[in-house]
This record gives sequence, structure tokens and C-alpha cells, in this order.
Amino acid sequence: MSELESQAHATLDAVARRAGVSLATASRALNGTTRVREDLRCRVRAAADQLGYIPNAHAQALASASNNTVGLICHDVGDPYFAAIADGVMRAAAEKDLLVMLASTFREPAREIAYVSTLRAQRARAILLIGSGFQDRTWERALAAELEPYVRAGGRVAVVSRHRSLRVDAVLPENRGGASALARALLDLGHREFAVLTGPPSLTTVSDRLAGFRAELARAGVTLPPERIVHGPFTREGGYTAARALLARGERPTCVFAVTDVMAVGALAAFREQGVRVPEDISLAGFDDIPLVRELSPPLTTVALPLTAMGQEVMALALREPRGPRSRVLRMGGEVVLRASVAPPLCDVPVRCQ
Amino acid sequence: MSELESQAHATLDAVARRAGVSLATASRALNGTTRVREDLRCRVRAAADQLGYIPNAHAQALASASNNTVGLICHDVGDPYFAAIADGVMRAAAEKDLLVMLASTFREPAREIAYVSTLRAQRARAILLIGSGFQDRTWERALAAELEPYVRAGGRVAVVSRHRSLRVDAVLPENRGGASALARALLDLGHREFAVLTGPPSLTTVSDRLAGFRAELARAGVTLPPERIVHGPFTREGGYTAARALLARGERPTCVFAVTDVMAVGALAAFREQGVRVPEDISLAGFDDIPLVRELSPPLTTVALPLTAMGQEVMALALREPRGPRSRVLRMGGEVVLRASVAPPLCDVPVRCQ
DNA sequence: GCGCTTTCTGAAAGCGTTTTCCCTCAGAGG
DNA sequence: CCTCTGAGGGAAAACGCTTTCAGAAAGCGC
Repeated sequence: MSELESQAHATLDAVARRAGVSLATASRALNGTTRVREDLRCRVRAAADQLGYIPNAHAQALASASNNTVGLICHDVGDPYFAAIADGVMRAAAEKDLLVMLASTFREPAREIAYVSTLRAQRARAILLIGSGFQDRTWERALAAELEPYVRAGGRVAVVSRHRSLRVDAVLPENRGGASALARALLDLGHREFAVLTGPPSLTTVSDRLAGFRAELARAGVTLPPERIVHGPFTREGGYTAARALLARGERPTCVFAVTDVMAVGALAAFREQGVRVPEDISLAGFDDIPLVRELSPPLTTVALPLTAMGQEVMALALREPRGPRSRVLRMGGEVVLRASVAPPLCDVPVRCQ
Repeated sequence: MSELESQAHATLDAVARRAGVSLATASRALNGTTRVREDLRCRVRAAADQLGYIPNAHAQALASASNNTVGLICHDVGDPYFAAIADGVMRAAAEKDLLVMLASTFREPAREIAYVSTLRAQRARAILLIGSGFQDRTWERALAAELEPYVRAGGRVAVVSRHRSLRVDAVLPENRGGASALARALLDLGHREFAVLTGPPSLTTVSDRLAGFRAELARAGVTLPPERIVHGPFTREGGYTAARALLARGERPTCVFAVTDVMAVGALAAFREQGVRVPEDISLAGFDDIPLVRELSPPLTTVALPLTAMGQEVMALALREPRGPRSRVLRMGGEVVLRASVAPPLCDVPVRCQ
């Protein structure tokens, strides 16, 4: 607009002119791609400094058909689960000198697809998708349709905890095994009356954790009646509401498994509000081991996932040279961390008491 | 590399050719900048769809000298404080159709400056700096030197909670007033023996909160002896260590103020570990009102900051047309939220007891 | 002194868009 | 029937870089 206000950026051309060399030499001197006589290199450097030259990344990307940005798509950076994974991704990016474009879908599938498209336009070197896919099969298909040409054009895609229908490299939490191990531990404590607070049933994250948990119960001859399974969104409020609903139904299990820690946090609040003591009245366990659950009282028993490491690994996976058509899958975590939120059931329940 | 593997992106040229129009028309048809005959527009659209055309954002940015990316620099996305603000920024970005490039400095000043440089190269429309600056005056100066030509070239800069030495638009938490109000509330409860767990003293966030707190105590004739002030990093561990140090010194205040909630979380853990009950033995208060402090038991008394809104506002500030040379400052938050982590001091302390 | 490498350097051709400038053509007005 | 206007379309010039392709200069053995 006004004359003085915007002062254009110095271009490489200006640098070259000032250093008394050609454009090509200036480019080479600055990038060090080819040998350039030392004195010329110095002159160019000096000229660049004096002019405050900052290369135009867009021009570079356009000319060299390469760039060092990656896209990170998650549902909600405010959620500690995603924040922890994003942190890992950021660490990996810093190490590899990559710039991360972050996108939060706010759990709207349309937004996710739009972001993939945007990242394609940016010619991002890789796209990282974090978190469970959407219930709707249609969306998952649309997403795959958007991703496929990207991959064909040389883009890399890697995901954390997505539905396997996307045939891409993936970091998968040890959902089934972890949930089984947790069930085992809870059974060992003497619990027989379980309830589960869970997310949208069509997500593999949910179904795997549920299946693992159930399988282990079944092995011990314990069943999980449908009225003891409450669905809700993967949020604190979801957990809160689900726990309230459970209590409102008059269900009094000795142990509640929330399929994510975030839901467990909500459940804990609900229990507290209703005067249900944890673990004396009800034992509570979660999944993920987000940092905050250690700070609760009682600290939450959960299945640990190395979230930051998972973030780093998904980046590594995306950057690794593809070896073939088969997608690589890295399973991580799954260890039970016993904390004070679980205890043996009270003796008025007709099971052995330790 | 291999022949089949990479399949180049369709270009606008290809779209134009297929639609039987010129490059210019194709561009206009897709962007809708000028009127284009309806049938041609359709033909272009169809051709673009068939070819799976995705415009090259770099070429667009280069040609139009504009783009819609903004840079977000924070210390650590994994920290709930930054995560919450980042969430607000993401919301604002989604609304305005901006792409956010995220950078975590991991609290290394050099990295921060490098990121500003990178974002300048990307010709980001705005740069958002979140969180306290670094102690070292040299770094702050270097940062300003990097930012200044960016602003002169038309870039926008806005910060949350940075040192005022950066003359840019800013969202500032009501540090002083909030801390004063908190002190007032604690005094009203009857406390006279205070301790403070605090961060690096050169940060204004720290000094303002400390000053506000102190001023209010002074007004009540209460002093804060230096041995009751413990410094540490702005992390959970910092709070933990500081609290341990305080106890190790044999100090037994009736009330502890941690200048950030994250530190308070660490302090709470330390107290619990040492058998110090909160609030019976020591009242504990924090600052920020990060979501997790509501889940603690006891829930933490704190000074509320609307973190997500602050993230939204800093974006709004960065995007707003500059009105003049004066930088705009938006003060937000500062209300005391009383929760169960504070209580009147026990009567064995020689003060009035409520 | 001659031809032959070996280094560097410079000119220029892209990269994929947007945008300016100009031309054409239809329709309105006389 | 002719001119004027305005709308729409095409050619080509940017945008700021990288990289190819030659050419110049310098070093070398004979």
C-alpha cells in the first residue's frame, strides 16, 4: 500500500549483483552444492549478510521440486494424548530440520480431508495422520482416495493408531495385548464384576481394546454384560457422562475400564461427585498413560504407551525409504502400569478376597 | 528415481490444454478472480477433476506474492499451557483458512531464532511467539533483530506473554493484577506465612506475578523473606524440586504460591511424597488454570487465564490491519479461582483463625 | 607450445502459477 | 451501417530460485 511501509525482500539477484558474480554463482556459493572459489564465496556471503538476504522458500521449492515440510494432522492439539505425540513429532522434525505444518481437525472428517488436500498443494514431503479414524466408512474411503495419488506422486504417509484400511506405514499401539494384560492384572486382583467406558464402536482403537479386554475376561470365565458397556466420545466429558450413565443405571461393578485415560479422568470426576470412592468402591483403569494421570489421586492404573516416542517413530517411518509395496507396522507400548486407582474388590462381593 | 514410481503432479497447463483453453483462462476459471464464461469454467473444472489437479502452493505463493501460512513458535507443545494456547491458535487458523507451521523451541533460544528465520524464508504472513522470552538479554536482542526486517517487509508479529522489549502486538496475561488478587484471597483466608515457587527471575511473567503477589502482601504488612522464594524452571520437575528444596530448608509456610500451574503440579507431588497434606498443612495455589488442575485432588486454586481464547486473540491481533506505530496490548484473564487446595491456616499458627 | 583434463563461472532454461496487457467480438447507440 | 463500449480470452511477462549446458581459465604432461 503505502510507499515506505513495505520494503521488499532482497533477492538472490541483488546479492549476486552486489557481490559482482552471476546469479548461478551466488546460488552455488550460498548452498554449497558445487565448489566455488573461496574468495567469491566470501564476497557472496558478505553481500547476503549486508542485504539481509533470506531465500524465498517458495522459489526454492518450485525450482528444486523439493522441500522440507511435513504435515501433521491430529484431532485436537489441546488433548494431552495428541499433544504428547505431537511433541515427539516436533522433536523428530527438529532433528531432521523439517518444518511441520500442523492441522487440527477438531474431529470433523471433512476438515481432515481438506487438510490433506492443502498439504498436497504444499507438496509436503510427508503427511502424518494421528489418531483414530472416523466412524463413517465413507470418510475413510474419501481420505484414502485423497491420499492415494499423493503417495503415487512420491509423497509419504504414515499414521498413528489409524484404521488398517489405510494401507500405509503405521505406528500402532499394542491395543489388544495391552488391554488383555490389563484385564489379567485386574482379574488377578480378584475382580469379576467389570464395566467398560468406551468410545465410538467402529474405531479399531476401541474395538481392539475392547476385544483384548474381553478375551482375557472370557478366558477366566468372566462375562461382560452389554449393560456394563457405555459408549461416549473420546473426551473427558465423554468419560464423565458415561460414568454417570453407568451409575444411573444402578450398575455397581467392582472395576471400571475406560478405554482412554482422558475418559478415565472424566469418570474419576463423576465417581468423586457421586461419592463413589476409587479404589475402595470401584477400581478404575485407563489406557494411554498420558502424563497427567500420574498426578491424579489416586494415580491411575493404565496401559502405557510411549506417546512421545510414537511421535518420533511415525516421523521416522514416514521418512524411511520405502522398501516395497508392503506397509510397515510398528507396534508399541502395551505395558500395564499398576497405580493406586485399582485395588482388590471389597469382600462383600462374592469372590475370593486377597 | 524409478520410472513408474513417481507420477508427476498435473499442472495447470495440462488442465488448460485438456479443457481447450489458455493457461490464463484456466487460472481465472479456478480462482474466480475474473468473470469467465460459464461453459468454459465448467470445462476447466471438469478437466481439473479428471486430472486430479492440485495447484502448487509454492508456485501460487511465488506468483502472487502472498500466501496463507502463519508460524507458531512455542517452547513445548507437550506442555499443557502451550497446548491450550496452540489449540486456540488452531481454531482461529481453521476459521480463517490459514495453515499453521508449528515450531517447538524446546526452550533453546538458538532454535527460536532459527525458526523465525525459517518462517521468514517461508514468507509466513504472520509469526506468533508464545511464552516467556529467554533470560539472556542477548538472545532477546537477536530475536528483535531478526523480527524487525520481517515486520518492515510487511510481516506481522504478535506474541503471548513475551517481554515488552519486543515492540509488537501482544496478548498479556493479567499477571500482576491476578497475583495481587490471589494474594488478597489468601490473606483473607488468614494466611500470613507464605512461600513462592517461581521461575527464572528475569522473565517478566515471573517478576510481574511475584511483584503483584508481594505488593498485596506488603499492603497487609506481610513480608516474604528471601529464603521463602525458590527458583526453578517452569516445569513440573522444577516445581517438584523447588518444593522439596523448600521443605528441606525447614521452611513451613502455611501457604505456597507456585507461579505456574505446571510447577504447582510438581509441588503437589512433592508435598504428598513428604507427607505434607494440602490444604491441611499447607495451602497451595498456582497460576494459569490449565485444564488438568481441576482434576487434581485437591483441585488447585489458581488464577485463571483463558488460554484458548488467548490463542485465538493473538492470531486476531496478528491479522488485524496495523493502525499505527504503536503496538497493541490486550490484557486477559487474572481472575482468582478458589478451589480446595487452599484453606484457612491451622490455628497453631499465631494468626486469627476463621 | 600444444592438446587435454579439470575447475569454476555465467547464460539461460525451466519450475507452475498469477497477472498485465492487448486483442477480439458482441451488442448498444447513433 | 458504423463507431463505441465492455466483457472475456490469450500471449507473455513476471515471481525468485536451481540446475543444465557450455564456455573460459587454469593446470598438466609431452
